[in-house]
Amino acid sequence: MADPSAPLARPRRRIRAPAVPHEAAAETPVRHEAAGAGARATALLAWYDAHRRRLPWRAGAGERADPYHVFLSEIMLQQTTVKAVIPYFGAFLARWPTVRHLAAAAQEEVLSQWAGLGYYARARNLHACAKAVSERHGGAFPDDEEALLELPGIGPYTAAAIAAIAFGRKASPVDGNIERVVSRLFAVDTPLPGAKPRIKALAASLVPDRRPGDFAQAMMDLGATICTPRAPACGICPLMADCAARAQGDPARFPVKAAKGDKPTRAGTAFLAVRADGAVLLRSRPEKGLLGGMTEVPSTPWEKAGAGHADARPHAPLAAPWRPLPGAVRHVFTHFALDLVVWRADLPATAAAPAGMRFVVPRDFGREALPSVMRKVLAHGRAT
DNA sequence: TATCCGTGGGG
DNA sequence: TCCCCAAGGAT
Repeated sequence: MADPSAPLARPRRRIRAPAVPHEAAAETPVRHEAAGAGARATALLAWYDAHRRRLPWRAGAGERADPYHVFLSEIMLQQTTVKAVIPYFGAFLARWPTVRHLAAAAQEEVLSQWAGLGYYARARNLHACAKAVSERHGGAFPDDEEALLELPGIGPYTAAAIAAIAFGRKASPVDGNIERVVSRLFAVDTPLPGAKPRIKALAASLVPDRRPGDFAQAMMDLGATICTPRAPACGICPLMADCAARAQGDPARFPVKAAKGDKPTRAGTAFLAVRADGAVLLRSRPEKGLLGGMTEVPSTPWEKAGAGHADARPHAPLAAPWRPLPGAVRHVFTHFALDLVVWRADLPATAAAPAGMRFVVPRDFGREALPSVMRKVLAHGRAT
């Protein structure tokens, strides 16, 4: 595999580009009156005002966004693309218009509404947080970072984002976008994650007193649309004149990252019991851990592939004429790949579910918290 | 500090 | 196909 940090032709000691000599760079899209954080912020905010993306959770120019909307969107956007979030955000807001409505929901409802979006601990924490805000804060989100940080599911990034965007606090959220923008702006050579503290400090040094929320969103928009991971569009970047990475000639080299480990494969057998009326045997996973609290088709444990596979039969949820289906379901999680063989058994409509399990007809799948891997299993067994 | 935790899209 | 990665948090 290619090593992005291959040997360099020349040493790269503090090329911290000078950022702007005296005169303004008249060629650039925006004017740079002087070097320094203030000028960068001014340039970026001007760009933001001209190119601001319209997103469902974003307030109009000059307005302040609803804290609940900011909260809901920020949780959903953790490690998740804007495109994936938009329909979920709308559905949640339609179903639970305020944090109090969300707090009053049952966790299973929240999980099933979240199904497909991934990282399901977020959904459990979202619900827990809504309850905490309703019970401990009278239904109003606290307006400072420190108090926000106390709430479940809200970490350093999200606390700073809500404080800045919803409450106009001078906070400095640092997400993957901002990490990339800052690492390029200052040509940070230290590999991630070790460079995080330095990048956070540099990011904080850029935040202006005025419009800190817009500034944070501008930095993220810049990272999402111009200062992209590959092939950044430096030619139209409002910060081009100040960018050390661009001055070096290879901005895409940043952020430098430590080499990654390799991803193991696990394997298992899923037992798809289908009744004559179409109902499928399902159960809920334990509250914590992988796919915590989500619905699943009963299966063997998912063991590391390679070592001799144990016999699946003893793990079957009930005695039935099980037959293996051809092929397998492959699903790749963040830190391992999973190969699931599916065994199917067709049962009479009168078959009863074992303790702790339930038969669910496909019409009711929408009420189940079915993660993608289980939707694949159902589709593979044509049980949908 | 390092792991664990999903999913879908892009190159 | 494969790898990267996207508005991270909890432990």
